[in-house]
This record gives sequence, structure tokens and C-alpha cells, in this order.
Amino acid sequence: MLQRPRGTADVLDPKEAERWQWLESTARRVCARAGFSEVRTPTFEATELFARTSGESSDVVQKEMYTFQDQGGRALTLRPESTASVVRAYQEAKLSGVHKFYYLQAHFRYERPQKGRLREHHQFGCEILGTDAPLADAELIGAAWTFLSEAGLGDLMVSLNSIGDPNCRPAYRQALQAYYRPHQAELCTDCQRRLEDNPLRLLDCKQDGCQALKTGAPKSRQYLCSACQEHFREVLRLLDQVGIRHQFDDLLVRGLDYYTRTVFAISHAALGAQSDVCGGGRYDQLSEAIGGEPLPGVGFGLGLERLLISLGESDRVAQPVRLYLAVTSEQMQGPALALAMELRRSGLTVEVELARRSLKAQFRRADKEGFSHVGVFGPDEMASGALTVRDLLAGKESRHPTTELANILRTGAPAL
RNA sequence: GUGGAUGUAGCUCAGAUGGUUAGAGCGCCAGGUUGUGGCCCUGGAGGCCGGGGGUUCAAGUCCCCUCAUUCACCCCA
Repeated sequence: MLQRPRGTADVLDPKEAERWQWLESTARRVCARAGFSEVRTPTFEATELFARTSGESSDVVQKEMYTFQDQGGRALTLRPESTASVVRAYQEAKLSGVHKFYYLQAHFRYERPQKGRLREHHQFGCEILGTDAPLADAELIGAAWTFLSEAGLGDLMVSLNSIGDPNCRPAYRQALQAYYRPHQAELCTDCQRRLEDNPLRLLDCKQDGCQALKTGAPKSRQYLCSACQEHFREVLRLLDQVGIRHQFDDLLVRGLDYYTRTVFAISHAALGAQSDVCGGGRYDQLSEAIGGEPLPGVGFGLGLERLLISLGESDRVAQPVRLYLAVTSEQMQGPALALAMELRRSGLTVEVELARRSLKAQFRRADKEGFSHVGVFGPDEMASGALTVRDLLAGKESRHPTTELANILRTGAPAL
């Protein structure tokens, strides 16, 4: 039989669907309170948008994009990330001033799948555009922090670094190259290439040989110009002030070229090698890379599949009242459905048995599927306009007029 | 893209050196007498052994290819 494409996933287990909905609504709630409004950008964009912002030499652009040509010969790409799109949209709409956006969107990268890494994955992300104030960095990181806490991820720690701006980064790159050149022979093949291509990336190589060289490598912080230094110091100070646990990590660099100054990540051990659940940073020159007016910004992206893995299987959804309406015979199914619809209209969660099975089997099923109550609807009940209700947790049973059911059950007293 | 592991019932897995009707546990369905769950007992359904090709008298078992999953690398959310 035909299967779903590699690296994609279906969500059809009701429990899992509920987890997704709960997570998404948590994100929306956190954003609404902090004044972020939702932005939705096209699923595909001009290939050039990503090529120019992420960087021609980045892995994303070199080998991970889903690129195709449409009937009109346009080169298009399924978005591998959303920041470039959001900046593009801001500029295209000729907005001005500070804007705060969030998105919940699917992203596509042609990669080899493994735990916490899919070809289509979903990210919740926030962007603050139009200001380079350190306060924006702090608020943005705060949004990710608040969201993760509310989602229930414990023991959070933000790692961050500053990788400078166009004024000071060139000097740092040169310093790195100068340091590594004499050791070139000891580097892994990837790092030999990086030495010319993208020296900053030398710092997050995990090969033993390269790892050893890192300790003596020059640190970006020592090369920051005074403006970047001041900016970073202020970001750190603000994080302290708002109570966000963080640690300075001078080996942290990001894979996308558009980052400037602040870069950060939040990781979680449950994810194995894909430990970063959230990553982001500042991108003050991105807009110009796509031919726009200067527009500073900071943003983060947070992988929802990864977060769901980190959160584990825990059922954090309180069990609400759910009534399973059982019937004593097939003849009662019609009247039972009518009753179910009436009860639903008054706000109750009610399910009726669709297959023909014995009362016993209906009870068994209600129990298995975690219903809180079973209503038995038979001739006696119908004649008296009542329903026999059994509380499955308490094991108690009683009969009530159907008109009073909604109130009795909704006010929740588990024991009737 | 590179390297390793895996793929047998809905799920977790057994099936030594190839040999007759492919098994278990859990789950599912039905019963254990009158309109009632969780425990227990009995019975039942359910498997092109991921797919294709090959070797052989004979393949779930051996070989090749392919698809998928998984772990690591690369990289990233």
C-alpha cells in the first residue's frame, strides 16, 4: 500500500491531537498576553529569499531545500524557516515601527529523519521587528521562556552568545583563521572546508580532534566592537533582571548567515542528538540582504515535535465529564441519539454506541475509553423521562430526570 | 549525503544450524443466563513474515535490490 512520504507524520490518535491543540493554544495565549499578533506567510516563497538570507554556503540552502519550478518557470522553495518570510512580509506591506509577530507553521527541510527531526516539522516562533534595543532581545527570550514554562518543560536554561555585527565580525573571523591555520592538518575534513567558508562554525564541531583545539580558540566576545559589547552586556543584565536563567556559551554559533549579535538556544536532554528545542537570535542585516530598507529584528523558532517529545507522555489534561450513553436494545438507539443531541446542546460531552453490542460490552468499552459516566437508557427511563447514570470512578449509580442532567453533571460532583 | 541497527498479527516480541497447518503476551470481539465496567475463566477473529528479484526439491530463515523506521555523523527546530 502507498505510504506517507518519508519524514512526515500523521496525527490521528485523539490523545495526540489533543496534545497538539493544547500546545498550540498555550502558544497563542502566551503571545496574546504579550502583544504578539499572528502572522501567516506563504508555504512557498521565491527560492532566492532563502538563498540570500540563510546564506549560499549554509547547509540548509546547499542540500536541504525542497525546491521546484512551477508551470511559469519560477524557482520556488517550500519554506525551511519563517524569519525571512516575516521580514519580507513586513517590508512588502510597507509597515514601519515596531511590530511583534508570532507564527505556528510547518517547515520543510530535506534531511535524513531521526528522533526529533522530520522533513516536515512545525515551529512556533516569535519575531520582534523594528528595534535593535536589548530590551527586545530580553522580551523575546522571555516569550520563549514563558511559553516553555507554561508548557511544563522543567529545568530551563538559556545558552547565549554574541557573534558581533558587520563592524567587528570580520576581525573575529580573521582571528579564528589565524588561530586554526597552523593546525589545519589536525582538523576534520569538514572543518578544513569551514576554515575558509565559515570559520565561526569551527566552534561547534564535535569531532575529538577539533574539540581539543576549541579551548585555545579566540572567543568572539573579545573581538566585539564597543557597541556590540554594550548591547550584549545589556541583554545579559536584563535577563538577570527578569529572572531568566542563562549561561554564557562562547562556543554557540548559528548555522544561518543572517544572525548578528545575540544568538541563543534552549536544549533538553530527552532529545538525544537533536537537543535544541528552541533557537534564535538577532538579525539586523537580514532585510538589506533581500533588498529592503534596514530593519533590525530578533526572533526564535521552537520545534513543536521536539517539545512534545521533551514533555513526555504525561497526561496533563484534566479529565472532564464525559458521558457514554448506553442502550438496552437496538430499538432504543434512535431515542438515545435524540437524547444525546439534546444533552450536547446543553453543553455536555456525550457519546452514543454506534455498534450493536450487549450492555455489558458497552460498559466495558466506556470504561476502557475513560468515560467518567455511563448513562443507561432503556424503556423504563424513556417512559419516565429519566436516565440512569453510573459514575465509573465512584461506582455509584442513580436515576435523574433528563432535564436536570446537564446541571447535575456539569457542576461536576463526581459522586452522584 | 555518510556509517550502524531494525522491519513476523492492532501493539511488544519468539521463531538455532533453510524443511510440513508461523507462535506467545497484551489488545480486540463474543460468552460465563434476567438491563451494567474494572479482576478472573472459556472461546473466537486477525498474518501476500515491509516490497521486488535470486539461490534451492524447499526461504520468515541465505544472497542482491528497494522502501520504511531507528541511532549516530553532517546540520538544525
